[in-house]
Amino acid sequence: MTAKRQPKKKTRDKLLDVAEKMFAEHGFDAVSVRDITDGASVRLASVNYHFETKYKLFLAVVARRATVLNQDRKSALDKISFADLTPEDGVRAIAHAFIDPMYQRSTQGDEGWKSYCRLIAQQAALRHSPNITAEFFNPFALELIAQLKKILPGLEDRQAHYAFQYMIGATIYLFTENERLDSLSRGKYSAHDLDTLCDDLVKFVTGGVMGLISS
Amino acid sequence: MTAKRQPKKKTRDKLLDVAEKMFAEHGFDAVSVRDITDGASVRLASVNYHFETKYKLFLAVVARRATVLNQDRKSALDKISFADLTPEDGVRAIAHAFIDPMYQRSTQGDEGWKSYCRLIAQQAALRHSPNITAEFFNPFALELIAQLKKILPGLEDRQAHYAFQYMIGATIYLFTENERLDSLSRGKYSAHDLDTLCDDLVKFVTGGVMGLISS
DNA sequence: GTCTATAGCTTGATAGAC
DNA sequence: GTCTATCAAGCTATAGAC
Repeated sequence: MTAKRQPKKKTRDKLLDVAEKMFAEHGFDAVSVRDITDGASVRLASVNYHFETKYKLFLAVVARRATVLNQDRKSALDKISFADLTPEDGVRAIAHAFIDPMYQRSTQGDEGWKSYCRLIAQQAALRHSPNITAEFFNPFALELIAQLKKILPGLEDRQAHYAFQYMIGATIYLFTENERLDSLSRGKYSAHDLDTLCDDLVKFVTGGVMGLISS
Repeated sequence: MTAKRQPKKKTRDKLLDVAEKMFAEHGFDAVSVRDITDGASVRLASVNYHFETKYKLFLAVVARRATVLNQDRKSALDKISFADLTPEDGVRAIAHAFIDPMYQRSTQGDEGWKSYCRLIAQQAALRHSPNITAEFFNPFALELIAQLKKILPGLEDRQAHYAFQYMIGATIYLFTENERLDSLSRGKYSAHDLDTLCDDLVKFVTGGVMGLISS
């Protein structure tokens, strides 16, 4: 066996790539299996052969990059030496650990990463059904909440959980990159300027968490 | 003419009510016209008779309560006497003007309002297509941004626009009332506790906006 | 693992009687 | 304004040859 075989990766991965992009752009229900197979220039039956059902293809798309993103976040969180930081700077470091991996992958990873970030952002805002984000991302979330409580003893358990919800909301809304900011500012600013948006988002989240304990 | 005629409101309004609920719960694409007409106990053809197309029914649902919500927010914003407030309390008042109307209607209005809030929350997080929230809600948004800049001269125009995005994101995520908080806390806290969630959200948003200027 | 062909069902929308 | 009946198109999924 000389490393991996090349040929057997083609169709399956093309399906994952195209599905990722289309689901992110239009949502699960608005995309048909035909849309995906046509976009990938493969036959209709290949989806059922490789993934059994359309929904399991969707799950495979979500799972594919979830591990990587979680590792990014986990290692960013583990790198923080809280002993050297003020509480506020600790919160800032936590905000970075949550936001930066998504930002880095979205802007500097391959094009699929941008779609993926859009996809999980949209998924997180859904009420149910294919809302599988929890299983993939809860473990890291719990660590983050625990660290928040540790460096901010004045923060109640309930507020630490709430803080994380506000953080999710503010963050994922950015990564949908919808056109609201563009239309509001008549093109002066753009939802695609993730660099400055994420910079200020860290400030916003940090100030927000600190604002929870001051009163 | 003795006031309004009663009988002619029935089918059309039943359709609006059921569509509102179903669209909010499952999204536009996951709900069929048949689902709606069955739920409303009316005939399939009535949707096309009253609204022409499924999509125009959706638009009618969104439009129905948009005016009321906007008036709530506008009058809340106009009531603030900024001269008497510190900058931070001014920001807090603005956050209240944005959040409270949705909160009040969602928790104290008729049941349709809860669905409506869920619906526009989900819509706001979509990338495009039926993302018509902008036309309905941009006018108020621009007023809010203008007031932010007025009471915080240190806040750049760009940051005022960004602040509003963070505010939207954090807020609408709450109003989807998805089960993430429930699963994270193993049922200890719930996404349906909008009262405490919105209380702390105002603190978070206020602190977040102040955090943008301090650095 | 790929491809054709198709089954079986659901979709949005309409025509036309009442 | 309501109702029945139906159309044409789209859908997911599968059977079976290669």
